[in-house]
Amino acid sequence: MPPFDLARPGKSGAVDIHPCGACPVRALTVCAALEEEELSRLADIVHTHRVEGNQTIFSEGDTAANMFNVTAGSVKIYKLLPDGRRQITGFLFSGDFMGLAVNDRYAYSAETVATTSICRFPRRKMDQLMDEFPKLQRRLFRLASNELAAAQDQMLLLGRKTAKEKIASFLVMLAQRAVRRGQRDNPVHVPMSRADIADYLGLTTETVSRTFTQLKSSGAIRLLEGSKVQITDTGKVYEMAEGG
Amino acid sequence: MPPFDLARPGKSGAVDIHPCGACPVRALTVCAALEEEELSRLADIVHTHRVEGNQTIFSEGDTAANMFNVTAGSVKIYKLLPDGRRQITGFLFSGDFMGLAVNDRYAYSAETVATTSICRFPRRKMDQLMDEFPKLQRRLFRLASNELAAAQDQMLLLGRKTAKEKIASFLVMLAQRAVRRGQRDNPVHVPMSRADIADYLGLTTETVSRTFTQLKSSGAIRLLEGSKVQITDTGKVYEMAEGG
DNA sequence: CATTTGCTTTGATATGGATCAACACAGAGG
DNA sequence: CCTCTGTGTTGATCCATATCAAAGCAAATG
Repeated sequence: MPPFDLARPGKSGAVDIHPCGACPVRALTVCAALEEEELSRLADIVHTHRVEGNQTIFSEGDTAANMFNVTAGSVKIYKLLPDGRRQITGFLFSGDFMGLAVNDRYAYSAETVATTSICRFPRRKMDQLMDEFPKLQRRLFRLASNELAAAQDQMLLLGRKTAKEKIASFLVMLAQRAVRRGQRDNPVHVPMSRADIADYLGLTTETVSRTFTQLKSSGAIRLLEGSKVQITDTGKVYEMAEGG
Repeated sequence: MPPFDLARPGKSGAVDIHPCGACPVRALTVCAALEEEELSRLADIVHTHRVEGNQTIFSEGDTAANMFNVTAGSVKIYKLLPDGRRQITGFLFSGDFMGLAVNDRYAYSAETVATTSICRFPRRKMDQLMDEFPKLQRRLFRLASNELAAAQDQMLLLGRKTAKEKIASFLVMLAQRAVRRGQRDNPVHVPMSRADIADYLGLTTETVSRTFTQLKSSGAIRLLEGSKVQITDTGKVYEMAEGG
């Protein structure tokens, strides 16, 4: 499939400039750091895009020309081994930020999960704004710190949790993030495929499927229409997530 | 074992104020961002400590009152599950920075591997300096970005690599970090125990031991005196690390 | 010097999750 | 309506790594 091309947004992604002042996820993200005047400066450099599911936003090793903010939908970021083994290192939802670079290159690839809206900021202009507005810089630092903490949780999961604990943790994570965005946490919306979940949790699709079935049989969850999972025994699921 | 108590350094760790200007690892760390005057301001708030091996520096959940810089030796940072399963999320060496916090709490525990020297900066004063010197803030942001990239590499390792690939990656990582500190990369110094390596790579001590033995038998490495590992077939080891 | 203690290595066996294989199911396209 | 295609589920078997057990070895202790 051809990658979503940000340089020619008219082709596979429609550009529609919308005012940051009315942005529904503003409070959640970098932009929360900014006053009116600063925000308008940010609005000057931003482009918003709408992208279909399973489109590449950027690839590991690309020159990191932009930073992004997800405003709706979801994105997966991942790394590959030469033989194709894949590790998804994170799922992003509205309000989440991505595009941190090392040596001006993206350290991972990013792909949409389903139809997604993103804001794009040219990195060079973003750097200028950071110099001008230390608050912005500080906000980004804090976001990076939080991501780092999340990454460490994920390492604990990957290195030391069982399949059942991994799935439970995954559901809890999705629920908690839904709450943070002001959405309902139960039933949990699980928009990604079994294959994506497997590559996020260090499992295979079969094991993911079987584990969902087990949780269902044990009465901990129920699988609903539209990629929703109802957590019927919250205590049990939360306990499992912590390795109880 | 009683934790190393930073509040009473005379007890288990000796304080010796040394001038940052003469710091041997200055170029490697946060301090590289700073001019003379700024550096002296940093020197005003720093305390240096010498800590024995296997001493706790801080624990997950503690109020994050300080930030630290390792100037010699090595430190492991880790998270625990309630039943004691442990995931080491990183090893730190001279020049490395630690103490990023979320909600003013440390997100992980830190313990020395062997005798280690660290500088301690009170967080509140560090925050003030960051406001005063944007360069410092920017430097910390860049360090956090690098750590995030390293964390993603580690997720790929934990989720998708075999035991042999994990050990090879581990040796390569140690070698590359030694080079960055200006030390020789072969033989590699491996100061940590088999148990620590296991908890870093998501394995058991037995598997770590067996895998070292295999690599030795296959002629890829040789185990030397003093926790040193000679990489005798660099090509093979690097290839293995990438999953070749 | 003998003893204890804490690693590390090695061996035997078990098992959680991978792999291989088949089928079910829903949406898309002809 | 039927076929095709992608995704998910379920079953049978396998294997990489865990677990359980014992022994080797070196540094610390008395």
